Amino acid sequence: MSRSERLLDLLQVLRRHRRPVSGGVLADEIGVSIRTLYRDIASLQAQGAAIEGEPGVGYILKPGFLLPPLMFPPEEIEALVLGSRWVADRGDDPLRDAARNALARIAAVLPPELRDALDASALLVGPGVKIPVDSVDPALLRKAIRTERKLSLSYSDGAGVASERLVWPFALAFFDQVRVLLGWCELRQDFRSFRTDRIVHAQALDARYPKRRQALLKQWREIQGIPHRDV
Amino acid sequence: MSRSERLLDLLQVLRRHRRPVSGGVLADEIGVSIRTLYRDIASLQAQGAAIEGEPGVGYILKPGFLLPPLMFPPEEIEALVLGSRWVADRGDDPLRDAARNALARIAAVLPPELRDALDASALLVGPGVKIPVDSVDPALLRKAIRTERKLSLSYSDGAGVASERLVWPFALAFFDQVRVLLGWCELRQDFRSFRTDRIVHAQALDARYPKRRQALLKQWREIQGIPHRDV
DNA sequence: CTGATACTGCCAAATTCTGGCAGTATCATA
DNA sequence: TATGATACTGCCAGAATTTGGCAGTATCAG
Repeated sequence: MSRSERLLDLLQVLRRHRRPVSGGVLADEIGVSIRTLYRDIASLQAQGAAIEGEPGVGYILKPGFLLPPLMFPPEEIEALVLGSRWVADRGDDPLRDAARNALARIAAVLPPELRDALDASALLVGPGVKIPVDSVDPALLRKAIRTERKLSLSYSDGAGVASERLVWPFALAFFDQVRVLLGWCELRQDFRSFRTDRIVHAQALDARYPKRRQALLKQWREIQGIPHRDV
Repeated sequence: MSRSERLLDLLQVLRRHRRPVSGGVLADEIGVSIRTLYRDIASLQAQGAAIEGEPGVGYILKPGFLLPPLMFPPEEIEALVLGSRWVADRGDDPLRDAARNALARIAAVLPPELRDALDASALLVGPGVKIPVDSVDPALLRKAIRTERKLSLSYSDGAGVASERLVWPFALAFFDQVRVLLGWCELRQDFRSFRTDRIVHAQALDARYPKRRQALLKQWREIQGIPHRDV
């Protein structure tokens, strides 16, 4: 790969990592020695890229670099369409619409041949197993998460025991067969997960919960031993 | 001026000119010989730039090379992130990278508060069942589909019976547990599906197959009784 | 203090780049 | 249909750049 291609590549790699990355990692990713990587970073900076390097930390690309990203390569279009198809197939109605609308927005800015690639994308999603219909509106759950509002839940656990709880919802996890709401349970004073098909009733309260959902998610991940990923 | 800087320059010069410019003029503007200019144009094209050159006319940069700013409602951001996370979790390495890169590109042209929404998206994808590792490179299959090239397959069916076939691949379907290549089988003169984990070996031929993959997919759908959907 | 990391200068080998030339292909137009 | 303008390609040899390794310094977090 020529140097000029590599520089654009490097920019894209930097865009992908939202947190600082060490030079060694970057060098590995683009297949070049650390010495050359330093030179490449310097080149990009000389051309105006807002790349910040801190000793002991790594590099991070600050937004607002003069050159917007290049257009999507066909594989990326395929990946976007495949993901949206999965959402459209497995998600509830509002989510399905959101996926379709998002694709339409992207299509609107694509040059014609890429728009064709989007329409003609050949990666299909097979139908999943029938997911039990939730009695609760999933959009309500998502909104509560997004706005960091407390939820009042009527929940029926695996053994059929009903309970009423106040939870701080911070994430919704999609599995092949079930969906699980993750939250901090005021009753138990601990993290709890709730299968959405076992939620009998949910009501979003006006009261916000006192922590950031990002912080809750991070803490939950640490307890579960799940490392952070950028995507 | 180094070559890599020059290429970005050339891009700007092309963006400035709204009407076709001859190679000679471009070469003058960036201070390089005509021979080198041709090479530079070729480099940019190789990196995806939509530069059109017509003999007797000149070069013109078609719109759609760079990604313009984008806006999405929060639910659509969530849908895109969720879909990309699914692809990143269930796809092979190149597909995973493509999904991440696509999101990174989108993030780069989002206004800051939406970029935060993207990072903070609370819809997670639970890990899927372990998919058997394919002995064939999935990227090769996708490329054959994209370029409508014939594939030479060594396939071992459910009963363990091996066969060699020439197929016209037109789609790749993702199920929860398996992936299936859809194609027209020259041997059987009929549509056939091939589980990717049973493909022993695949080789993409130079020969294109004589139909459009869109048409094959449509025909296949009709036979299967699957209605067409936009996403 | 220590470890991790950013960064610089130097050098010789490897690689790429460059301009020029000769030739072909294609388009617009006279 | 003939002509001029232009896009493109292959080849070549000299020029220029790039590369990786090494040695060394600086800075930051814990």
